[in-house]
Amino acid sequence: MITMKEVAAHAGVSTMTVSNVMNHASSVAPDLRKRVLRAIRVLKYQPSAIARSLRTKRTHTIGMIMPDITNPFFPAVVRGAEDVLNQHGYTLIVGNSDSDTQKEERYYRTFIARRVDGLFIIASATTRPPDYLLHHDTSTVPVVFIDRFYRGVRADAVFSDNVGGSLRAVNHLFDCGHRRIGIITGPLELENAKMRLKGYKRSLALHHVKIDNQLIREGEYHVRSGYEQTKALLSLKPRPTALFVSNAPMTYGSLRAMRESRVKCPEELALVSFDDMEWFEVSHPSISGVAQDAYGLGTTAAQLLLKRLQGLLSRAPQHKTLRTKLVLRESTKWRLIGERAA
Amino acid sequence: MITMKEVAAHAGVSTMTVSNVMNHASSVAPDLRKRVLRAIRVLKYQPSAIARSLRTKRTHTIGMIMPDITNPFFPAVVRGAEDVLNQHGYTLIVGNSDSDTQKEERYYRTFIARRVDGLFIIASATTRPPDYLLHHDTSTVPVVFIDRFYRGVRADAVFSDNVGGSLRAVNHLFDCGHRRIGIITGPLELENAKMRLKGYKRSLALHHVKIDNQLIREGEYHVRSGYEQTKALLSLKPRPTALFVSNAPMTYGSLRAMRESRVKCPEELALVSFDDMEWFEVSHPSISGVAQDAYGLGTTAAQLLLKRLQGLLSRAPQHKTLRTKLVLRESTKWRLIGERAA
DNA sequence: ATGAAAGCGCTAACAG
DNA sequence: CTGTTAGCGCTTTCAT
Repeated sequence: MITMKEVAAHAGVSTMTVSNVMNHASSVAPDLRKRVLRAIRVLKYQPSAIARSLRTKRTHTIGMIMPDITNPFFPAVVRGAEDVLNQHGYTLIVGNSDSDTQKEERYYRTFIARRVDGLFIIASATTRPPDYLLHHDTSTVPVVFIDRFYRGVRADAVFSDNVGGSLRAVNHLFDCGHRRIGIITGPLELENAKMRLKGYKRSLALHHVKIDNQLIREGEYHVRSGYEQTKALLSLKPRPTALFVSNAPMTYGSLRAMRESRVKCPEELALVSFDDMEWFEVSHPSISGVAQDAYGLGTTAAQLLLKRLQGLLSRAPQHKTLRTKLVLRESTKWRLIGERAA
Repeated sequence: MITMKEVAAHAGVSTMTVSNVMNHASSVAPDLRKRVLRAIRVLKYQPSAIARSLRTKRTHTIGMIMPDITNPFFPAVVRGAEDVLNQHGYTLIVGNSDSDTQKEERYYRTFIARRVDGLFIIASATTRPPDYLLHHDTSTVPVVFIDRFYRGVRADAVFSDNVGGSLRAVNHLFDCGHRRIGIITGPLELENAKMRLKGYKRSLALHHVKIDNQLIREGEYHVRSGYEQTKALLSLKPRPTALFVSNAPMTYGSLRAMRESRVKCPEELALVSFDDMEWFEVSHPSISGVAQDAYGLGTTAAQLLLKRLQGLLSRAPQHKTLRTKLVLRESTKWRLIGERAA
């Protein structure tokens, strides 16, 4: 690879002049500038961000650790963050942890080794902060959590309104006349899973319905557990008449279970999901869902981080919460008026 | 941040000894090793990959440029590549180009500046290689194309069997008794879009059906064009009785158009899609699709690149093609036997 | 406006 | 087995 020194030699100037031309820093005489630019073109010079970073101690790179790149929710977050960062000359690099704390830590170390200027860590993982995070010094490398929270770890964070979204979803099931409502939660060690359960419980309280622990099934945010927990709920007697599922992949599993058991939705079991995916619209029946603003989570997190990097924020951690939107479709349609009155 | 020098001072050794401990390179006396490890722990030393790379000229980082991170097909490719690369001590960094040649080039430059050891470039973009690729020196930074091809650019590449997959999909429509079959293609400047059209045409030829250009509609691989081109096909008289759609997002658009026009699938218009998504299974009707081995594309590409990096490959570019699988569902079910005979 | 010297944090090459 | 020296490709600092 061509180095700056070679460019300088070719143009008959010092490396500093080349550097100045490239960085539009101090002004350079027009003729020299022209010679330098020609040399760059002729030699196909590609500056080394590595050498530059070693010297400047900034990489203009931000790392993001996400739990599951194949869950379409996360790529949308990436897009949001990327769009904002790119506009400000930053590059986003993404690592996929598979919700595995080991892998997560590996990416953390890789990113720190590569001296990222900042870090996003999305959701998943456990309630207790992993060791590596406890030892992390936020003032050296700022972190923004996305839909993730640890009590005791001081860091900026962006959330979806998990409690509010779930509350409204379950309220809607009550509005449809249901009283026996099941929930498939996420892993309850996760903060967002807890919050979604909290919304469910709050709605029950609001409607003076006692909590029935049989109706609360803990899943793992994966297709299979949606399938299994739905089967379990269907084997109860009396069965629930409605179901709140805490994320989209589990909803997919739930639908398969219902189909396999020949349970009609929404007639025999109404369903509303946290998350809202494109395929909810073409599913049979189409699925009601709590839409999160995934892209917005990304942009908001990025803006927060950029401000933090520019030192525009006070030392206190910033928390932001984004609204969700309940999208109604066939899976929560009608319930016999007669029963509703009952 | 702590440097190696500080660790060395703390442990009372030279930086070389620290370096040797970290890299398990030349052996170090047990007591020194212990002291060094303690210093590393106490000081929370995090080695700088930046400085290391500057010296060694290797970053153990591979870049990937993909056209659309929100199309679930691509994340699966990422996973495949990532899994193989991680096992070999490499990190994958991903850039999302939005199928925009400008953005693509920006990522290319960023990756080269960061001195990635190799590069994956996935699909999309145009038939003519962009300038930056023509000037690229593959022997400095090897490139593996994924489902992308430029005549005249010598580089390793991995493909799905686009022609074969499409051929079998359309053959199946013939088997169901259809003879008037429409296709929504991708942008025909793209190689894979061309190949899918080629499979369609080959199937028609095989069944002695003349090509009707009205039935060939060029889309853009996005939801909207699937919607619009389906509407256009539905306005033809006589209408086609079956439709081959060249990717999943367009299939989504197509379904919406059919639903809106109250056209029953498969009774009035059968449908088979290139690609196979999870939601095809829960859609109403469920959708037949040509499943690509996205994960396999990723792993295969990664293995190819690793071999190339290790110098295990001859100079000639390697090309690999992966099989596709036709998955049959409701959207291509039955056609009146009477008509079939006709 | 331009350049010379020094150094970012690490490791290759060589000495001891 | 351990340490010294030099230098990777840039930019900061300070002369000129």
